[in-house]
Amino acid sequence: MPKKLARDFFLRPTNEVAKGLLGKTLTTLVGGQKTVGRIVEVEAYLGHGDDACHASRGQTKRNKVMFAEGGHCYVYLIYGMYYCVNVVTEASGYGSAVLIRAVEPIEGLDVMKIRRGLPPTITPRQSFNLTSGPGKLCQAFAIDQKMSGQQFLTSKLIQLTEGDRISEKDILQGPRIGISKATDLEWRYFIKNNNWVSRP
DNA sequence: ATCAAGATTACCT
DNA sequence: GGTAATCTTGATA
Repeated sequence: MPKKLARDFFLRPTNEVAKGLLGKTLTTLVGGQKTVGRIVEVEAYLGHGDDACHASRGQTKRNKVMFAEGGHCYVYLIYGMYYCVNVVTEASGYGSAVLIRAVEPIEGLDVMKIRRGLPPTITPRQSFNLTSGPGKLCQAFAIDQKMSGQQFLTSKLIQLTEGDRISEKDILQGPRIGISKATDLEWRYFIKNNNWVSRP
């Protein structure tokens, strides 16, 4: 059994947690179906001094969970149709989190295909399309609002466990995707040459 | 009460 | 490369 990430892992500077999450294992258990993946792309969002962060202009009903202690799960709906999943970081009150942008599917690919509306016949190469984006992976892993506010340390539905050690030289960095503010900050981290990264 | 924007994706040319 | 789909949220009146 893989070991769960400890509380202290999350109570660190957000960019450190973001890099640290690369290679770690994400698991969901929904409707008796288990899905497992390896995190290959993330973005850091800071509660202060980061205009692209949901929490940068203070606490609201939506972003409330971002102000909880590190280790909580923050899920929100974007464009009225896709969910995005975040890992809250640092001590209570920071309003910071890491967006999980892509994972490499490990277990439960048949369920993922059904949830994503892809035929069971797709090649391993085409399985790129299962989880290569924040909205896609939430669909494949059945992540939605019911998981928002849960703690990764205690949740039955969604868990973060140890995974592969990623060497510093295999981590690339660049500007975050899909935002219009604070585009100069290079807080997107991803694993070099990985097929499931949403964009190179 | 109204309104514009949004941490996206799929499908079109 | 462009754009429609789809709806909640947060800001403004």
